[in-house]
Amino acid sequence: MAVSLKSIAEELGLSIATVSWILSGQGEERGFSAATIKLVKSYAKKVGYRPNLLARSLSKGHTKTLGLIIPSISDPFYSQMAKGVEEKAAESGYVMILVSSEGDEKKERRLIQTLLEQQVAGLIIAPTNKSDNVIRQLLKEKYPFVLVDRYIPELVSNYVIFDNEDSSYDLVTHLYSKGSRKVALITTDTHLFIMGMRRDGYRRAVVDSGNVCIDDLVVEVNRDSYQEDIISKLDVLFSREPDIDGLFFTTHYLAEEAIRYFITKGIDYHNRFRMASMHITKALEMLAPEMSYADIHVERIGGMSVEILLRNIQEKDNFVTEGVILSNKRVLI
Amino acid sequence: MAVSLKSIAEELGLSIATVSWILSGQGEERGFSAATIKLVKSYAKKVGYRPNLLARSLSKGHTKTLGLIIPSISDPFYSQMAKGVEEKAAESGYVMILVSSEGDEKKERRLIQTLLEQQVAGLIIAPTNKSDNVIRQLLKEKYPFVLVDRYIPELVSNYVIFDNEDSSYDLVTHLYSKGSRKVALITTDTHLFIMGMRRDGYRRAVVDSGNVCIDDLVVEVNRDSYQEDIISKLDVLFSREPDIDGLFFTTHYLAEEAIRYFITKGIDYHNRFRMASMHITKALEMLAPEMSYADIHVERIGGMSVEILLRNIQEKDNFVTEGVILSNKRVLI
DNA sequence: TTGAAAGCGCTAACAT
DNA sequence: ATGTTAGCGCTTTCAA
Repeated sequence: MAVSLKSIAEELGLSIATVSWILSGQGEERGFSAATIKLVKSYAKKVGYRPNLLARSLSKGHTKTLGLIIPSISDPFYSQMAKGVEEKAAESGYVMILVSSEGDEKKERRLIQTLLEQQVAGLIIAPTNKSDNVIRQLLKEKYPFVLVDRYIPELVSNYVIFDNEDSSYDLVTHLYSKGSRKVALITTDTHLFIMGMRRDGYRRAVVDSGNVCIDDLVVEVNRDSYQEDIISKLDVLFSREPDIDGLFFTTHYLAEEAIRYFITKGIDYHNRFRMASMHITKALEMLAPEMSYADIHVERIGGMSVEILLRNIQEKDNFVTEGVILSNKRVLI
Repeated sequence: MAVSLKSIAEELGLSIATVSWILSGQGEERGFSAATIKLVKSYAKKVGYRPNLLARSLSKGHTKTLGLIIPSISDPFYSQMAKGVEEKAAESGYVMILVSSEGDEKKERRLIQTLLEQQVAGLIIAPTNKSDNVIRQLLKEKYPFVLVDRYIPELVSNYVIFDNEDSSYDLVTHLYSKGSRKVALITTDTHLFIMGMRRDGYRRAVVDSGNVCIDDLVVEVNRDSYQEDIISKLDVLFSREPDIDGLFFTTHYLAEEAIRYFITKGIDYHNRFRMASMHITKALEMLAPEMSYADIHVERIGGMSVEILLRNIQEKDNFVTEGVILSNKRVLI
């Protein structure tokens, strides 16, 4: 059997309680003799005592673990977020359990269940489009959690999102101010909520720049087959509106595929368009250094959500629900 | 108070044991009446019973959690690995605790400690260059773990790595067979073990192709400042050996930076060199479709390590130590 | 300055 | 067909 408080106590002829107190740093506080403290501590070290956190948590009624649920672990966006969470959690001695929902509502539901069974102290969730019911449930149980990258308008819960609408507005406005007259929007049908905000920003910018919104200038690419779909969609777009001189991509992979399209078709995109994108990648930096973008600092969103969550956990019952909107850095070129 | 076996037992006027057995699916097996089983199950469902895994684990003496230690969560290489681990773990009802060592030996040591305190059933470690002692310790304690992407020659432990040497050999051989006469090696100083294997593959290929290895053809870029360092190093390389007609990059980001260099300097790399790289990225695919590469399927390494680990955990004491070398797909263009 | 003992929620050997 | 009970390793109240 491994070394435990009990085994140490027996060896040393002390009580378990004594050993427990001393090893959890309450030695002096409780007035144990310097000798005993020394003895216990050094013995524990010698035999390599390692507290059993399961037992501690069971006894104390709470763990030092956080659950993070994201749609996909390998997606750079979410893995950066996970990094932010892990780092901030570690700072406070928490450990992160990471699970992937694959954007599947059923799976998400099961995962939340599992994490609750694991007795995580709180949950951070990057929700799918259909998470509302699970969230409602959590809220009803008063379980501490925070939503990231999305919130649910009808529900009062913690959330951290980016200023999608404003970022988009600024980027598109920038394209017009640099001389563009006809800016198209290339977006996609997933992550409806976020994409909706970005589209709103685009629309507002178009109008504020003295133009009218034309449906023909909006391309909605099907996410599941975006690599093929974007090709036909762009074909249609450019044949219908050949004088487009500006492009706004609501997300990085659309911009990448568009560039791939231009290269394939031999289109001189550097000179034909002014372009802007939410989020940037290495590929884009190299292929289109003239592209303006919003620099989404994904790690921050993770760190911030941990801060809020831990605050909630601390406050226990009477916590304040927080909603924060993180501002992206604009890189206007 | 939350609903527990006890609260259910009291409500139903049964014993805790009865409820425990039935809810853990041993109802019929132990011969409880269909009526009681029905009763307990439906009542548990109604009140939303959720087993406390802490208590279960404490009682059973083992958890259903795995610990994964990687140098960096946001690095696509490791996040893909994490994905492989999480998926495979989930299949067996395990949950993954993910921590980041930042390539820091001290931190790695602390993290392992923490994970052991959390009573993880086993550990998967992507080691830093100086992890040997910690590993030795684990081995001595007979704690189940597997090393990924690296192994320690003197130690008998589980590990999963790629066929770095062979992949490199094939890639470089391919460059020669397509007509290159002078192939340079662009590598870096981190991850010494892996990079060493890749370099060995390069050397063997050079020799087997009837050439001699020249030190001047080997560029070692400093990892911490690789974006700047590679520039001066390449300057030197090309001024000293202007007739280089082949390039082998031991990792993707070096290839990317080299391309950036070529673009900046206006060098027509498409026609001047034959190139090959271990690992590919979207940026490379688009910027240099003519590049040959080894398609490192990182997820597999994660999944495989979980399989081995779970086997070890099952076998308890008399497990077999496994070392597996995963073969990369070569894409020779 | 130290110890005894109850309890956290669950499992499982041993009854009946 | 169901119950009793000890125990997992720790915390913490109450005593001494």
